[in-house]
This record gives sequence, structure tokens and C-alpha cells, in this order.
Amino acid sequence: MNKDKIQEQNTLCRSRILGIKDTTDVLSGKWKIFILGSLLVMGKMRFMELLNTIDGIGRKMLAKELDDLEINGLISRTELKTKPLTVVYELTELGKTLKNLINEVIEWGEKYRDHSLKQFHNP
Amino acid sequence: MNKDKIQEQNTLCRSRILGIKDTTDVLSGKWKIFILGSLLVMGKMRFMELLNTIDGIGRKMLAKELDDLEINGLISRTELKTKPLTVVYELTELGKTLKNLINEVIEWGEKYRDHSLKQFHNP
DNA sequence: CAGGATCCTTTACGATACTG
DNA sequence: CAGTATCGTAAAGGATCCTG
Repeated sequence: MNKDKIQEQNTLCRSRILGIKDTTDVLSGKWKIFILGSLLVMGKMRFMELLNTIDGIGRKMLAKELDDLEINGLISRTELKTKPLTVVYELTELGKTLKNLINEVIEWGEKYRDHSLKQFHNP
Repeated sequence: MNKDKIQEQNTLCRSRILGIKDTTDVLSGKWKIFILGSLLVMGKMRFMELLNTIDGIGRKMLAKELDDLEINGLISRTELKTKPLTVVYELTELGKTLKNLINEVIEWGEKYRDHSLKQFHNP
């Protein structure tokens, strides 16, 4: 019945929800966290390496997500002036600040994959 | 040039990538993490409370995401047999194991919201 | 090799009205 | 109140071909 307490809790909740929004805005889309996770483990990677490592992604989506991530300063893109063009991507310092978050995602998945198995892509 | 090393690293990468997939399968969709975050802060919440707390979500999506989360055992749904029906949602034990992950998401957003401001929902 | 352009399909998402 | 039903739009995603 303490309405002040409820109000206070609601304000706290909204503020934290904003944190979630800020993060998910940057990580929006199905593939960004996969790209970041790959770069976190592998260091520098080329376009084709990412395409082969991340199961299910296509060229178009990979290109788009890489664009988004570069615009937001999470990864860097470097062209090496070789005969057939070579491009390497890697995490920036800002991108590396996501290390803990990504590791949490990975570890939760590894720990609890047997508990909750349903995907929602079924008929 | 050490192909074994590269191969080994690639295997490690794929295994970790799988962890990401397991987690994102369960957290798929735009709103699940908002619902979980709200319940983490607020404890038990009713349908309308969630609808009012999570900015931008609609009834349809809220209902669907709550369904998904319940199916995967992350939240519980309890009907109180009151005259106008009352339903409360809360995190299950399994749902509470996401606490660290969600806190990482919240904290990263709070820390780095000024670094990367672009959203991708613009013309 | 690293992507852009194009076309097309599917899914996600949203607004509103309605029901037990 | 707690949802479902219905309809409609926008975005995601995929296949293929093309270019520096």
C-alpha cells in the first residue's frame, strides 16, 4: 500500500530499462552480437572468414551489420592494398568494452542450453 | 602460417558462437529482455503494469513474448481468481540466472550511451 | 576478395476492436 | 483486467548476378 515505495521502484525500473534500450539499440539485429563475439575470440577477421564462421548469415546481412557496427565505433575496417582486395575487421577499444557482456551471453548459453530448448521458428 | 593454430582457434570460436546462439534463441525478439529486466527489478508484475512500464510495446507483442518466455521456463504466470481476472508474472529460478547477463546489458548501456548514439531506424 | 544492386519472400511488429 | 482476432505495414532476410 506504500505508494511512494511503488513509485520509487517504478522510477528505478524505468531508468534501468533505459540502459537496456541503449544497449539493444546498438546491438539491434540478429547478427551483431555474433560478429562481435567472433572478433572477440579471433581478433582480426576478413569478410569471408566472418561469412564462413557465422552460420546462417548471408553476404547482404553481414555487409549491413558490419556497416552499422563501424558507424557506431564498435569495430574498425582496414583495407589492405593487395591485388585481390583484402579487408580486415577488428574490435575497437569501445568494442572491447562489450567483452564482459558477450562473455555473459556465451556462458549463459553454454550453461543453460539443456534447460530451455524451444525455438520459436516452428509452425 | 600455423594452420593448426588457426584451425584450433576456429573451433574454439565456433563453440563459443554456439553459446551465443543458444542464448539469443531464447532471448529472440525485440522485447524479451525488457520484460525480464522489468521483472528482475520489480518482482511480480501484472500484464498492465508491464504494458505501462515497457515503453513502446503493444498488447499483442507483450502477450506473445510472455508466452515464449513462459514456454521456455524463464517466467511463471499465475492467475488469481479475482472478479476481474488478475494475472501476475515473475521470474522463475531459471529466469533469475539471467541476472548477471541483464545487469551487464543495463550497465553497458548506462556507461556508453554517450559514445555511440546512432540508431538505425532513420530514413 | 569484398561488397553493391536487384528482386523477392517471410517474419516481425503495430493499431484497433472485441471477448470471457 | 487480461488477453485474442484481424488486418495491415515495415523491416528482415535470402538468392543471384555484377563490379573494382
